[in-house]
Amino acid sequence: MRALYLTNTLTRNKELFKPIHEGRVGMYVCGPTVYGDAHLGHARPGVTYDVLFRLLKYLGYKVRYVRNITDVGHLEHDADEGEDKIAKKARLEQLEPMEVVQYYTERYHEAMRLLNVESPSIEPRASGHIIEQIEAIKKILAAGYAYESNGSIYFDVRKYNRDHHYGVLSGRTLEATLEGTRSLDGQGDKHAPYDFALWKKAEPQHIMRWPSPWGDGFPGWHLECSVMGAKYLGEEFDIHGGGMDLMFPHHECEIAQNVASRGTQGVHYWVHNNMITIGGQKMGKSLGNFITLPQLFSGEHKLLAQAYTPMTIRFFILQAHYRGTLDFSNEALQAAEKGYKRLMQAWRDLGSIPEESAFPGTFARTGSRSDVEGKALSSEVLAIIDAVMDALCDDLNTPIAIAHLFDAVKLINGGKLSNDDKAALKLFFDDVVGGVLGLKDEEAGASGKAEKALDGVMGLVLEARKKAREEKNWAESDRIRDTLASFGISVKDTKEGATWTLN
RNA sequence: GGUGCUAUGGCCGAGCGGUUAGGCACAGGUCUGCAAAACCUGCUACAGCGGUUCGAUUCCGCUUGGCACCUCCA
Repeated sequence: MRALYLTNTLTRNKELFKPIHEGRVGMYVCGPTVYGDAHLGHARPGVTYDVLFRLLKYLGYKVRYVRNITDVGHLEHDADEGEDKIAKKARLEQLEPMEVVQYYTERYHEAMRLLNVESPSIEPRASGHIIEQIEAIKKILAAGYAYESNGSIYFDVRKYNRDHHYGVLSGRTLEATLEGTRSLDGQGDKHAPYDFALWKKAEPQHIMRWPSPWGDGFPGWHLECSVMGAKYLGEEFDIHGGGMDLMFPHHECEIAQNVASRGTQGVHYWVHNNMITIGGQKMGKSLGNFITLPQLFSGEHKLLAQAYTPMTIRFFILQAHYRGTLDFSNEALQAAEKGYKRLMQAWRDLGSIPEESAFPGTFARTGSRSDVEGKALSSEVLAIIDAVMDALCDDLNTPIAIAHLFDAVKLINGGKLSNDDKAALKLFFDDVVGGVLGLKDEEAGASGKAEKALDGVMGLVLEARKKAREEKNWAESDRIRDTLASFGISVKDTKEGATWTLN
């Protein structure tokens, strides 16, 4: 099995990945809070951890990937009455909270589906794990790291920090945290400003509420991930991913809760993706500078020069390393669109290789080349395959992997590859471009009824044009081409004959 | 104020102590009835100032700028 390296936020180092159980990986990623449409920023973790999920599977691991849906809502800073985001939105739109949740969950799923993000193995909801969360609170109380105050339960950070280090992940000290904590907070029932809620008492007007030993209320927003991660992956598991903005306090609190309730930090590798920026600034709800995914796909936003396809977005994200910020601009998206199309065209051109050249299995996943023995592959092709795999296994370096894939594109377009080389690249593209990077050819041929019909019609049209060209009737030939172009079909004349694509 | 990250050619974006990243754009050429595509060629940058070194864009320090988190946020 190829060695995989991941940057572990816990140590700030690139580490060799070693799963707890040989051959198996447990991975948890913080999913969306479903009170609004997913925006471009949400696509980043969606795609990043999808690639990690796919890569792990490709390398031969059995992976259980858990990505939660936050449907209980987070405490809202400016809502003194403790109303949470989902409830507030519900009130606003005169809907039941779960109606809002249902609506946006489906919208989220649809956006992920379009981005070709695979479904996680388990997608648990916070609202379905209230009982488990209450049990966890009981344990933390029993361990003495929490206190009850006016019907709410808070985590006692100071006490915890005496026995453990609150700040292992974010690299903070309690003093630093204290200095930074805004004093204008309505501290309310908390003993200290840095304490965080495990259970929050529901005021009468609060419509999302559950019974508990401490009265009606709802769980604090850090608890769900601690609880659901442990429930489905065990008290210790391999990988926990999420956005960098969640590192503190969310993930820090998770660790504290894990240690307080079960004596272990629980997570071996913390992986954090960076933000997508717009004009150098983080794209986010609070700044109101975000573009939702449906808007990107339709082009309906004042900042968008055009619509961008889901695969353009995916390619755009993959062209940057996940730990760096990625800046949005129409120019960058347009460049990504062109690059993506060129890569797809080369992949498509590989499609017509002879069947007998097919290779067995997924040969690139192993460190050795045993699977390709007996085939005379050129050193260039072998070098590319190795370089792409090395890049992917080096902390998911997708931009480098793509750079090497473009080397392959050059070879493919050069037209000098042997059949074995082509067959190897075809399999490799299927496995890695399609399987791991999760790119799919949006123009790829006839699948539906309408497409099949169009394919047939285009065959007739191009035949007529071919005849005109043979008669050197350029006027007719160009008329056909221009007419097709006017409704979005481009025709290209190649040595093998004319091809067409939908724009 | 605290903590951390970052500064790359027209744009996006990798990387490394000494060698062409890649994509897009641009210019010239080949091919083609034309166009498109493809191919070839050109465009060679690493904020500023010091230091370490035979040699730094890459390491260290300072300066300046940018960003993130510290409050819900992917």
